[in-house]
Amino acid sequence: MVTIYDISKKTGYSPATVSKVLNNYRGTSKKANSIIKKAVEEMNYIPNAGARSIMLKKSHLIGIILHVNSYEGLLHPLYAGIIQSFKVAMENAGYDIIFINEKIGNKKVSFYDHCQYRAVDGVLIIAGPDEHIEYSIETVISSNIPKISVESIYNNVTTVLSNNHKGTTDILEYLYNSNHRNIGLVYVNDSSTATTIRYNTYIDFLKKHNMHINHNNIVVAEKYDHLSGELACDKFMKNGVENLPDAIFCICDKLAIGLINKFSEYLISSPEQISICGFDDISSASYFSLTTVRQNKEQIGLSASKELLELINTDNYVSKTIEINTDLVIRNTTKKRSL
Amino acid sequence: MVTIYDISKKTGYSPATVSKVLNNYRGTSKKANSIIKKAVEEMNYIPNAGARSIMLKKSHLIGIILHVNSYEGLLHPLYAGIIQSFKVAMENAGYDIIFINEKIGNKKVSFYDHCQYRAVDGVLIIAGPDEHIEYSIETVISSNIPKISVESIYNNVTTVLSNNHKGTTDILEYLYNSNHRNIGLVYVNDSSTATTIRYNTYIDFLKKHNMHINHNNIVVAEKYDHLSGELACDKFMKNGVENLPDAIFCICDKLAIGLINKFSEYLISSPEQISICGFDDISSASYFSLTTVRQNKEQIGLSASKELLELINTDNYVSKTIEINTDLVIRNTTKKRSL
DNA sequence: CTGAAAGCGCTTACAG
DNA sequence: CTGAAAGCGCTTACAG
Repeated sequence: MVTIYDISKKTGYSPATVSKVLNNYRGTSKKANSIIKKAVEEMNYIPNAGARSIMLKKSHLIGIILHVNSYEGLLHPLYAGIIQSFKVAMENAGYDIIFINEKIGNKKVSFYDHCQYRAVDGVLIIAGPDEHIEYSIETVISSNIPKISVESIYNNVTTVLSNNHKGTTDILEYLYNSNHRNIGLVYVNDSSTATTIRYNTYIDFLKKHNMHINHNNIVVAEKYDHLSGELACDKFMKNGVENLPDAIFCICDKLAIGLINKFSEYLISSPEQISICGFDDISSASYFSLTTVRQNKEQIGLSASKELLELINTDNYVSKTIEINTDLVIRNTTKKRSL
Repeated sequence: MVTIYDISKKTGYSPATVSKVLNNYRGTSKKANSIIKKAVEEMNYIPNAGARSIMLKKSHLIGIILHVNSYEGLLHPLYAGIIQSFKVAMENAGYDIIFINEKIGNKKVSFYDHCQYRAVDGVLIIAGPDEHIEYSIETVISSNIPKISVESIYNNVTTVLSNNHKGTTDILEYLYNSNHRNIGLVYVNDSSTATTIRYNTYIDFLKKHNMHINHNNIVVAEKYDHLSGELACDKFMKNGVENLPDAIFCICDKLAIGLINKFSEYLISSPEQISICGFDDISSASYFSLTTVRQNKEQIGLSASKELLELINTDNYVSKTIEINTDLVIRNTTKKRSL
């Protein structure tokens, strides 16, 4: 390993001067500059991040807490997209991404402790609907580590998430304007911010348009997955084919796709007999030609990175909630009905 | 920040003794042990990874090089799965995952330099078909950093990948046994290991069974995506409906799904008129009921982590190529034909 | 403009 | 069993 001392020895300049040149400080001669830089090049000197981190009290490390026990981690289509764009943006700003977990060596610790251990300059928190209330997350939330949350809202922490209210209103309005008057819902009964807003928006929308809130048409799914969508279908079918709604809004695309697939087994096809739509616009949605609401993953990640950088670099940052606009994506699982 | 000196001051023991207790070295009294551990608990002392890394010449950091310019990074359905299982396994072994990129601060460097900078103990290389030959990757390959590759084969580097030959043979044999005698192919013409093997296996299979190699039925797709699958369909259609093969094997699921979708626009449905199958078993594949070959992502990630740990921890590790078995997944886009 | 010295938080021979 | 001292690779007042 080539160190600053090797450069010092080779050039005859002191480690202090070498350090100054490496960091482009002023107060070094042109001669020293060129000699040292040449030696750095020749010997392929690379600084040691650990040593630098100790002195500078700055690691150039950004932690990601991906706390989604019940889910597929990086396979989560939304979170993966958010992380990807967040990662690229932070790397462009000169930071490296490290995953924060609950271990140091083989000792179980809190997320906060792990952040301390790695001396991260900031952290992105992605916690699932059930995990976001956990103690280990709380240790980070209540700490003074610069932090941004995505999807889940915490006090005094900037959160970036989709504008769920507008997104839901948009698609319900589209259904309404396509002359659907009996709109069902498939949702998951958890405490997640997104789902709660979407659910409330649905209820409010029906009330606002004087539509009957038919609890047979509001189905609770177990999870945010394909299978739960299929099971939701069975629940609708129990009410009898003649009592099916003319449209069903699903809280996420996977539920919608499961629902459509299962309905087709009953020879009920979408959009002919029933309009079905989702939320998210995962990649499969386009293959299915699913009408849905696109969450702008790239935008969310980008915004989160922007806020985190600002939080790190400014003194009087005020936390806020940032809602990213969604896009209504009309495809072929919904259609206009005659009144 | 609580340091070892704070513990020293509080307990009256020297930093050296504190360090020994923290690291569970023998040669410390029971009394010192309990007093120091109590203080550590009370003051919530957390070691500093950077400082430790300098002394120990061990960072407990594993780098991931995800070099897939042309692709979606973490949104890649295969790579995301591999990374996820690799990550979990490495974390269980006490390592943290950091992404390696080509920047230090705002200076462009090679992947190797970045590995040096972060002093990673090992690295996982995931390079796309075109990127795997790049200089920046080469700097890592030819270095003495412990490294494992996934999917792409390099000299003297352990590579973990699916048994593409067997996987391809399995599905072609299944098609053959289902009485298909005119089997087409959609592939991508790049230098990737996986694609090359699948292509060669296809050609060999046809020869072995004395099937005519009809170049009209071998279609080159632009990319590994849905759109390219749709375009491939158009190429088949140019030969005339009467000249369509009775089955088409696609080199990946996305191509297969695009193909099926486009065929259905021509009112040619799968499996009725034509059997279509893919490779990978991405999550959408099950929604589509696509017949395919499952790549065991979890297994690949797990195996890669096991090898990397062994490489790090043993002196005479010999690099090898590890092929992970695939599973034939028969669903409903293929069917048995009468001869 | 340059460098000796002290220090960041840690570990490791070594002496006692 | 314990601790003073040196050292890891780096940076930062400070003196000249």
